[in-house]
Amino acid sequence: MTVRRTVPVPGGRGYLGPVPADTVEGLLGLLRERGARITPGRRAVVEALVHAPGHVTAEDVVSSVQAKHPDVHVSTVYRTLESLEQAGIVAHVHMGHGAAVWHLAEDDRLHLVCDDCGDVVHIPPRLFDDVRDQLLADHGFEATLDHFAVPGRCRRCTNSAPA
Amino acid sequence: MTVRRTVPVPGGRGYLGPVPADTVEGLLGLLRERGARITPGRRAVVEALVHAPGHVTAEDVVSSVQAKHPDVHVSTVYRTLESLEQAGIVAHVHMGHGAAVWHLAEDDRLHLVCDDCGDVVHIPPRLFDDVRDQLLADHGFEATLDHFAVPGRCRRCTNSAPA
DNA sequence: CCGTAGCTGCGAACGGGTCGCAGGTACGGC
DNA sequence: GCCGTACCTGCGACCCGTTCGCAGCTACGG
Repeated sequence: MTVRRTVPVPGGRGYLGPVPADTVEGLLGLLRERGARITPGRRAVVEALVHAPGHVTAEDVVSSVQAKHPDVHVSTVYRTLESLEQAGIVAHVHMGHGAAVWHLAEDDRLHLVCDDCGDVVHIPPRLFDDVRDQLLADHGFEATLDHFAVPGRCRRCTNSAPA
Repeated sequence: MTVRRTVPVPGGRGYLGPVPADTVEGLLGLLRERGARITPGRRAVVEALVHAPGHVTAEDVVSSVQAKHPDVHVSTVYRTLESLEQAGIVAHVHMGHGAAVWHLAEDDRLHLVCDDCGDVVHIPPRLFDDVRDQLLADHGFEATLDHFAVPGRCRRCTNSAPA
């Protein structure tokens, strides 16, 4: 029986271990440390994410993976993303009514999405620190404010067609 | 007929006319003012929402409507909710990965949803006013902060199983 | 009381994701 | 090295919440 090494990942989301955490091998190392097996499919998914231009949907990952490994199945990609998320390596954000987007966990920022033009603006998460503190103080609630994008109207759309 | 307490929302998002905006007839009046027709199905949907205990999913509305009007179809309920939303009478909030929940537009508050126990805490929207102002000032972005619930961990769950 | 635009029921289809299963394979143990 | 097995995979069916196209019905201004 394999002894499953339940090595706790130190830190949390932003953990940068001794291995470079932004290379395919580094990230796979983190996964391996958690007792997971490294398969060609998983490697391909991690490669796709590392080389992706920012956020990608699961479908983007699928097609990017299948470009080189046509027999990696959709469900494998979903399952791999889930494992990677549990390991704190990637995270997903809901941008609105459509599909979620995935990004490397270290890539920590909030998203403003324009309802009109769909444009995405990145902002530093610390803009919401006061609110988070207040929610904690007033309601004992540990808020996760980066899991949903903030919808609204960007400057350009507001100017071009004032409400 | 249950009469909900009217909190007059001056300058708020929803247009509140001279008609009492919290009764079935009042709300239907608002809809009629926008050129829409009042049908038994629509009346039933509005009734369901007025009598609903807070937020309800579209499915809740469907079954509550069908209890009295069994031949009102799901798609009619969805279409009615859409019309009501366009008229500023109701609004929907995404609580997480599941179905959206609907509420009367005047019923304006933010939602904290515990990832562990699913509990919902209501907070006044003005808690986010500073952030909204800052987003507008710094990025020209008019944020809509009440369209997604804020996920996180409630006090009870944090205490009973500290991270 | 009539004409018609706007609603409706219906059922099929959608997008995004999940699941159960049987077979394949990475990797610790020896 | 090779073996055993727990973990991972391909596959396809399925799920949920929601949307759509269509033909027929009906609210309501005239």
